[in-house]
Parts: sequence; structure tokens; C-alpha cells
Amino acid sequence: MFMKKKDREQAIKSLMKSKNLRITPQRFAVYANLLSRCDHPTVEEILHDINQDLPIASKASVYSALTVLRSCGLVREVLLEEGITRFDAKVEPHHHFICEQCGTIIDLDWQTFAHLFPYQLNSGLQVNSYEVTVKGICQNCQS
Amino acid sequence: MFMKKKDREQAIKSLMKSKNLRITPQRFAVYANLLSRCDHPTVEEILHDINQDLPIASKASVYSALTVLRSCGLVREVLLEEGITRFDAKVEPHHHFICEQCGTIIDLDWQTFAHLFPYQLNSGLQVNSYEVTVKGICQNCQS
DNA sequence: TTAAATGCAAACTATTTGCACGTAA
DNA sequence: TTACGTGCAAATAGTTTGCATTTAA
Repeated sequence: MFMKKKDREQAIKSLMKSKNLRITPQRFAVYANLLSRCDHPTVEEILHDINQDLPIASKASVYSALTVLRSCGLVREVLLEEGITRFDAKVEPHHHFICEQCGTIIDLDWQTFAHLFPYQLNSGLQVNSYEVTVKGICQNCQS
Repeated sequence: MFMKKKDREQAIKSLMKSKNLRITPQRFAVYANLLSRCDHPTVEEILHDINQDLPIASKASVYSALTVLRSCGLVREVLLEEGITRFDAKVEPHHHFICEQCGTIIDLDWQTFAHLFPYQLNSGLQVNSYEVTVKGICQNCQS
């Protein structure tokens, strides 16, 4: 059973309020967009999406919204390809698979590598977290 | 026992020749610099280093040299921090530790995670390689 | 009411490109 | 000799900043 649109909106706003964020249409649109998709869009893609129906936010505002969302921990950046900054509203630790053919990025569950953590390095390094980037060919491109 | 400087230079040139690269002073300087250091310098750092004694290469040439060195597999990029592109002459698979305090980057041996590979994903993904980025506090910053 | 966010445009940084000249092979 | 690389400067792309205006709370 799906959440009503109103309820979902309210849930998103609660999340933002819990971080003491002022809720503006632009910020809401950026965050809601990120939450609604499972890929890892770039600034341009977010900008395009939220302005699809009617222009609502400038590029600077999207950057600004992403900056504040990131600094309060609701959103994080994903660095997988050179020169491309992507964003992700899934902030829980997880890993990524990237298809070397089509570039598709697939989230991998934390569980997948759970047996690796906590990992004791022999060299006196204190490990706080780690992320794995797996490269290969996705199912689609294998056929 | 150390290799003589002449011999080391010759070894580097052989490597480049094996990839059919034309050996120019600029390319040689860039590649030799990368090979000589164990950190992961940025373009600016490389540029600064190789021009220390006497100006030898422009920034455009460093970019050009890095591009060709990368495309023939002698050098690779390392993406660890946002907006910072670093380069590495160690192209064999290995992982990285990055200190969250001082930013130091430490290479981790492939062996460390060797038991993970080859890794079979349950979802029909064909895995070709993977890299692990570990975050934490380095020995220096723990004291 | 008012501190904070937006839009716009200009500034900035990293990287790429075009072209005349120079040079490794 | 000549195809390829270099230097320079201009172009481009991604991101940040300054400031007058608007707005969420």
C-alpha cells in the first residue's frame, strides 16, 4: 500500500524540519526529487527534472539546496566517474556497482560486504567507514 | 642497492617506448615525477614539481602528457575527494585509506581484500574489478 | 517582522581546444 | 624530413559568490 502524496510530502518536510532546515519550494523540490529516484543524478539532471512542469528553481538555488542538504546529512555526494558529481539521498552506508559499458550505477547493499567490517588494518589506522566500488558489466549489457 | 640514475631513466623510457609513446622531455618529466612519489599528486603539484629547477612544461602540456599516459595505461586517476583529481603511476589494483583529519592518502595492498575477489554478486552482475576506499584516522592524527 | 533563501550575473577554477611553432624519431 | 607534441591564449564546463529582492516562519 502506497503512502498518499500529501503524506509523503509531509514526511519529507518532517525530515527537513528535523534538521532545522527552512522549507522552501526549491529545497523541497530538490530533496523530493532525489528521494523519488534510485539513480544518482547530477546537478543538471535535478535542475531539469524539477523545472519540467514549470520553472521553479535556478541552477544556483539547486547548488545552494544541495549544499545545505549535504551539510545536514540528508544528501551525499557520490564520486564514481571523473569530473562527474552525483548526488544521492540514500545516506546509509552502501556500495556501488558501475557498468563499464553503459555507465549504469547500481546500489549494492551494505550487507554484501558486511563480513568485512569492522576491519582491522595492521598498520595502526583507525577505520571509521569504507566504501566499495565494483566495476563490471550489468545484466543488460551481457546479452 | 639502488639503480643508477641513468639506468632508472632508461627504465622509464623503456616503459614509455613499450607503449609506443614518443618520449619528450615534458612527458618524461611528468611520468618520472609520478613514479618517484608515493602520494597522489594533482596536476598543479606535478606542474610545480617538474618546473622547480627550470621551467620545462606548461600546464597544458602536463594535462596532455597525463591524458596520453592514462590512455595507454601507465597512469591512472584517483577520485577520493570532491573536486580534486589526483594521479597515480601505480596502476596495479590497490585500495586507498584516507585520513578524515589530515587528508593523507595511504595505499592499501590488494592482498588486504584479496579474499573478496572474485566476488559473485547475486544479481547477475559480471564483476571485473573493485576498489575499496577506507576512511578513518591515520596513526599520526590519533596521538 | 526579519533572518535567511532566491535569482541573476559575474567571478572563479579546472580542464579542453585551436593554432603556429618546435622537435623526437 | 615530418608527423606529432608543445606553448600560449582563448574557450568551455562546473561551481561559487555578491547583491538586490523575496519569503518562510
